[in-house]
Amino acid sequence: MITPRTLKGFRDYPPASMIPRERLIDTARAVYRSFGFAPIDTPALEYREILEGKAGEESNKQLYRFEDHGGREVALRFDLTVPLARFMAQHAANLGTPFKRYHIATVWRGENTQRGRYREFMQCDFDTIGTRSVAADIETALVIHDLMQALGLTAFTIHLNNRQVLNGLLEKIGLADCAAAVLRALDKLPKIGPDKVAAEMAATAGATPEQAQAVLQMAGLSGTNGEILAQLTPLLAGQETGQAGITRLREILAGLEAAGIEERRIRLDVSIARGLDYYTGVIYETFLDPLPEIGSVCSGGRYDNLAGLYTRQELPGIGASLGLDRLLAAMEELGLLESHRTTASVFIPYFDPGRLNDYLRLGALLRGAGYATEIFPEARKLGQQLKYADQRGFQVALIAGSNELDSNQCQLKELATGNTHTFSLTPPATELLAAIQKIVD
RNA sequence: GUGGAUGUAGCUCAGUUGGUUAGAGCACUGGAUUGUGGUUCCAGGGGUCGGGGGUUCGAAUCCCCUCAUCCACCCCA
Repeated sequence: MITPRTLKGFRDYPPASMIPRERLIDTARAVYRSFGFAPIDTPALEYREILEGKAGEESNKQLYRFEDHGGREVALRFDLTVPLARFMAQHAANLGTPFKRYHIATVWRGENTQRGRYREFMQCDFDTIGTRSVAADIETALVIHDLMQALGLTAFTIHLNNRQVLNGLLEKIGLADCAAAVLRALDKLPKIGPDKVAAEMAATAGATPEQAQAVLQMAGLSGTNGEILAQLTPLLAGQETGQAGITRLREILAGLEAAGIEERRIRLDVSIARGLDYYTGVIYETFLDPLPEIGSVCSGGRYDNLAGLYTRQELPGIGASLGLDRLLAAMEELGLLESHRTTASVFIPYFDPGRLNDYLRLGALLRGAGYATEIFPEARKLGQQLKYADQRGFQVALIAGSNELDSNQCQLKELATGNTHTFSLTPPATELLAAIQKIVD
């Protein structure tokens, strides 16, 4: 016998985990579409050179690579952004810009596992390609906001920052050359504290204590969004990039306010940097107020040149990605996941062996009226079947044996309470459907 | 990839300095109740002690290797 097992970092999803997972994906899809984003998909497997071009050393180590049967060097995609870049380089001419797409798909990374970190996981990206407009920056935050609300999350904060502001400061104090190392250190601020961040900046970027102090001072700005903007202006006096960044942030905050977003949902946070090198403008990270320690559940930002490796055409854009698995873990911890093990709400026990066709007719009637209905597959004792229905979280059972069917009736039982009433099955069975509607809502 | 911890029934865990046939609770299946679930009672199924090798008269227990999970680093979703 072969031992049944799954690879490290790869998982099975039984119904209890797949049902909430699909619900989350459905919600994301609906929100993306409500802003006019259109779906795309790309192959899981790409030519290795396509994926290796952008990624940088760390990502390349995590790439699943192999040679296919035709001797081609291939690799599994490790995110959805690089495939998007390749996709745009190939199709931008036909698609036209601006182009708004969403992409919900599985990606693979051969890195070490940890809670909420797997080797196969799903990303839910949305991006707006081909525009530098502040409108796209604002809309990205609106999508994140609506997504959180649609998921039933009531306490979240979208942190935003602008790489231009960070870069402006680094240029001003002479650290522009090692921006990536400085920002990587800065990203750890909430985790390891200012002293260690300064130490790391000195070690990896060669920052002097004065330089490190200047970065930390700016990152530590606090107050309302308006107050932080006001403090930023003198710090970047005479620094063109930085001033442009401040102006952009001001426009975004004004736009979000105009769109009706509550101020407490948006926090200007000069300390967030995001590790990824390709961000050049506004950056977003979304935290759940009761669970800040799990990190950002939806992050993204603006980039100047998405597909520079694959085409001469300059494609600026902005996008963000929902951390599906992280968010699921958080929602479970917050008790926001209903643990349904069924996708139907009406259960029809099959307990009179000679009446299968009646049950099939009944099922068709209910499905036709819009109620997902399951008929038990074999004629067993009624008690057993009700137990099955109860355990799986059905809301109502529609019970009918010869006694009822002979007089064209059925019993409707609300499983949570045990309340049972008898209804006529004579079409259009309005009273029965109304009673179901009342329970299922 | 580096460092540390853990691995006994589907789940949570007991298991004495190595010593008969490895236990409990919950879950599961059946019955009490052959047309009405969640409670109760009774009975039952289910374990190569993660896997492989070694030490020993004897290993769940000690040693080595391996696989997996968790934590930290790294990086990130």
